[in-house]
Amino acid sequence: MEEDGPRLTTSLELLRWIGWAQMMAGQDWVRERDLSREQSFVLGYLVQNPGAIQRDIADVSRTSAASVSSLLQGLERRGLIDRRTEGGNERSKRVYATLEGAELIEGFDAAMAATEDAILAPLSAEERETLHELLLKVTSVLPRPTR
Amino acid sequence: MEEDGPRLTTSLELLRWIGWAQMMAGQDWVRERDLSREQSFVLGYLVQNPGAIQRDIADVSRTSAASVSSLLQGLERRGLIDRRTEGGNERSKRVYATLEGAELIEGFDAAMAATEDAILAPLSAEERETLHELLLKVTSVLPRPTR
DNA sequence: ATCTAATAGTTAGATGTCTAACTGTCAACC
DNA sequence: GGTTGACAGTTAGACATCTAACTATTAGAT
Repeated sequence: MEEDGPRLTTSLELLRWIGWAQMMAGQDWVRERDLSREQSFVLGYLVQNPGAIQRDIADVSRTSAASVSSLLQGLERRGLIDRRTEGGNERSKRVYATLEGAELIEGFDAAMAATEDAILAPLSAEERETLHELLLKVTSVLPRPTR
Repeated sequence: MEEDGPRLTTSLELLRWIGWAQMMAGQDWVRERDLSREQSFVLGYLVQNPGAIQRDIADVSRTSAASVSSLLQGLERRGLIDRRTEGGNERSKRVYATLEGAELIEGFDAAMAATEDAILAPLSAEERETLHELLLKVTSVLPRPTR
């Protein structure tokens, strides 16, 4: 049931394939809400980390403070976030998702879970278990995602 | 070695995690070449599919003909692609990556393969084989990526 | 206390991407 | 062969993002 020659499709490609399917599904989801990928990432991060300062947001989104500033202006204009200085520190701004912002992004994780459940549909329970263990091994040495 | 309760980290999340790591690695790579994600996708597609018309490019990139038009203008200005009408059809334009464009995107697949090899490092040969079979099952029912 | 360097954030201008409205070309049908 | 509708692509204008240069605040050194 196996071959010795080079594979026609490597695991690497299959992983990218799955990632691609997830990415495309996510893209549809955020576009329906008039959010860019970056905006939805930041909004989700703010729900998980209320009161984060812009510097941190820039770090976890792997971008610059200037880009975060512009991005937050867009979200603030739509009333999806609040910014205020707190605790006597005048140069840091604490950023919060508003109720409206939190509700807008709310279904994101659920939508992704549904997508991924559909993706795993061809596997039996035992196979899913095996896959899970292998993935755990792989991710154990991977830098953690920031949300 | 197993639990019955809900998982702390689902396979779904692990898959997304791996996809995230790949995406971030790709992001670094394209940014070093002053390409956007969309541009690098299209440029890579053109290397694989020389002479594609803009309508097809729009379809596979899941965007509009207008966006493709703008995007190609940017690539053309940098001399990374050529556009010309061929075969007596005046309304379709055949698009080709130039030598320079092909060279710019050339290392992309290799860079991704290197990243993903690093990702799979924690697995033994047998484990990789098992993972590969499971991933094949999963992807067998997934819409194929367009490059 | 004052100077300096690091830090947090903003603004200006360039480029990229998107939507809506447009031009030009082809094909089908009478 | 002329009209109509579908099709391929572009343009204009709005918004998002990025880089570089900037302002303002804080912390540390002396």
